[in-house]
Amino acid sequence: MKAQKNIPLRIRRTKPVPASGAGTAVIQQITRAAHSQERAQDYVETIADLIVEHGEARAIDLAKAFGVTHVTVIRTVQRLQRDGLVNTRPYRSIFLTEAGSRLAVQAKARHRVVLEFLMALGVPEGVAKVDAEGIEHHVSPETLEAFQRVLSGA
Amino acid sequence: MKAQKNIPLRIRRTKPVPASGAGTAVIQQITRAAHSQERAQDYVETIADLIVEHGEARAIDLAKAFGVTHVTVIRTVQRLQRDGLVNTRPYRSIFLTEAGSRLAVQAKARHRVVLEFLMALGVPEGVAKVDAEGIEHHVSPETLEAFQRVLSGA
DNA sequence: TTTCATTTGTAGCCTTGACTACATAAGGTG
DNA sequence: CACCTTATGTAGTCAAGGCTACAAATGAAA
Ligand SMILES: [Mn+2]
Ligand SMILES: [Mn+2]
Ligand SMILES: [Mn+2]
Ligand SMILES: [Mn+2]
Repeated sequence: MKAQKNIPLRIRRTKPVPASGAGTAVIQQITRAAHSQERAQDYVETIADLIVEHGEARAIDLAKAFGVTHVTVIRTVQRLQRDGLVNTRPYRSIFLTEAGSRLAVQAKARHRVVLEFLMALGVPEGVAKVDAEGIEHHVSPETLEAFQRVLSGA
Repeated sequence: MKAQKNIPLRIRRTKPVPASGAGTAVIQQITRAAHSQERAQDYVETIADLIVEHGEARAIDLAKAFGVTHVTVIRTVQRLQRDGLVNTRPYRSIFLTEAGSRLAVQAKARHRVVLEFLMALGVPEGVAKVDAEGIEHHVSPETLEAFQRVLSGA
């Protein structure tokens, strides 16, 4: 309250915002786009894991893996199906499409590199797992390559 | 289609899912929690920058910085105010609260370390800026320290 | 002082991704 | 086969975070 006592009204600037601001919007937009694909990547990756481990991926297993209700899983899977990443029919288990498989392979490989990179830096495994789960989706090919360089000791 | 011709029905497992799945839910939940704070961090950081650069932070500047409409900014700022991070009154500019200032300082410092770390690894600046914008929110104190170790050449 | 471009605000809509409560299908067990 | 637990599906709600369209306030310039 008291901090706003004598605050002047906004000052109109005719001139455009200085150069510093140029391009920041694009960065933010790219980041938002990356965000919108996180769930898809995590889901196809987990579905692939479940198929390897149990021979099939069921909604309830995904719910347990993500810590959400089965309803959330079912609705998310419907979106993935709409987007051509999985196939599923009522009361059947969930299968990856070709596109879904490719995405899963890529996501899994990248995730592994990020995790191993963090652990190579000395980050404790538990913490590294948490950080990698979020970081993975924002690692560009260039950054991934840099991480791999470090891992291969080059 | 043809891939699902002879697909067996789901197999019921009485036994709980193997150990591999234990704990993954918690990791995902922590990551979701981190996500829910990204906007707040980016906003207070940008608001602090605008105040330094222009003496004030206006909704329209935030809209330009983030590449969204002013309506989105106004509604987001309302949430930030509800959460005690900013103060603003109708037609006035936006101010950080004490809590907002502290968060801005922390977020900015972490963001800077992440960006410099990526560039130290040889990632081109433009790419590093994009990656850092997303990665910063998923960097734990332990990982941040590891990044700083690398930067200080230790 | 009046005007008018700029800025801010409001109303209403949408998608994503979360939830609870309840309904129905599947399929193992007795 | 019938039963009953488990899994899946449906209905309805909510908040965050986007948007467009329109309305009102601000303040610089005429
Ligand atoms: Mn992953
Ligand atoms: Mn992830
Ligand atoms: Mn930031
Ligand atoms: Mn950011």
